[in-house]
Amino acid sequence: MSTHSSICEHLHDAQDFTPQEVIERLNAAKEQCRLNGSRFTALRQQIYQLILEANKPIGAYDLIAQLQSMRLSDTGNLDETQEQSGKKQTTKNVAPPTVYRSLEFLLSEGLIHQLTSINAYVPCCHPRAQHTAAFLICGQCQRVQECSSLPVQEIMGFAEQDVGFVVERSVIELSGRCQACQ
Amino acid sequence: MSTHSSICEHLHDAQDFTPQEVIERLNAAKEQCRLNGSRFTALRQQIYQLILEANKPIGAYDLIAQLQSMRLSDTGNLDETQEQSGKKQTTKNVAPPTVYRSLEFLLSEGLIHQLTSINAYVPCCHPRAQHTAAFLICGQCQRVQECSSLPVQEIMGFAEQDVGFVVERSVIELSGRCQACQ
DNA sequence: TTTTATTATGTTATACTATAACAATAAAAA
DNA sequence: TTTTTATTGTTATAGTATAACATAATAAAA
Repeated sequence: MSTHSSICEHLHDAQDFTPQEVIERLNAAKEQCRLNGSRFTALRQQIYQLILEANKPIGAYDLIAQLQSMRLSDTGNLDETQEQSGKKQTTKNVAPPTVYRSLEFLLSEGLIHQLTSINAYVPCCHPRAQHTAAFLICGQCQRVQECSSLPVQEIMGFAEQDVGFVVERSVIELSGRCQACQ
Repeated sequence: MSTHSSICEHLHDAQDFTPQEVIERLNAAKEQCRLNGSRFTALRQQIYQLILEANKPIGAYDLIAQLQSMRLSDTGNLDETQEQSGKKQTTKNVAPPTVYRSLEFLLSEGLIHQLTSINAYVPCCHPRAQHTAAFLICGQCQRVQECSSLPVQEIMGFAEQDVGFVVERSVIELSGRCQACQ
């Protein structure tokens, strides 16, 4: 057996938020931003909500598509071009920078994590603190577990103490099959 | 102090091979491929050599550019178009799949590692065994250290034993400043 | 050896991910 | 209000990677 049984409290699913929990997260994020003087704009909130509700890692271009369709269905506010040509286009397209900038903001606030190895994003399990974490990514059910405890600290400690390497950014992502999927 | 002092023997620079060492690596690779029945073709050897000689992580499109110029200077075998137009083009361009397929081969042979977080490739320090490893990537001097010892095993052990997660692929990359660059 | 099958490479096109640069807008500060 | 700052929109493009099919080279079988 392993010596890490006690740290399972630091292991969390990065999805399956209930509607109620989503609301709580959004409110907590709003409050956090208010406290540190940053602006939790409508766009940022929308994107954070999409990530919370995705229940799996979601990519930037998926977010773009979803935002797009939200804006379409929102008002039915289509321009002349559409009426004339019949094409499903509005005057307001969502371009990549729009989403990437909000992602950057959410990352800087510690509200989400980036999964570099699969180019996708998940909510942070402990938005209160900005921490390094490891991620277990199941290729079957798409679920992600976030682990911010011992094993990660050990690797960081090894780098900093044994090698004298100052870590600025860490990417620790293990892909495979979760217990439920075996 | 840390408890990992003894594992510095498992920490290696992923670069600074002397010309002699490059030759040795190439020969070892050739022998390894011969033994397991795979083909160490001229293209694969060229690409492996470029990675060995790069002395820093090298990207796929850098490899393409270098291969391109190698083929240009090789024979001076330019086609009519160039003579007529004066453009520096040959009939043989190096397209991405050419390089990506060889990279895939070298990865499968365990001869190189992919650094997912920076989209680049480095030689493997211990080509004899296919292993998971962590990488310390210095943003200043571009040097990469490969670590295949305790801390990595602990994280893997945690995933597999405590969480029941079967790891198929691992990305463990720490970016920052190496000791020499502080 | 010649034929056949397999593997590797060439080639074209395109998908996917991300950012630069500048314009317009909205919010906060003076 | 005016000025300043921060955010978002917009266009264009850079950077990374793969699909699909054609050709060539090597290995295996006849």
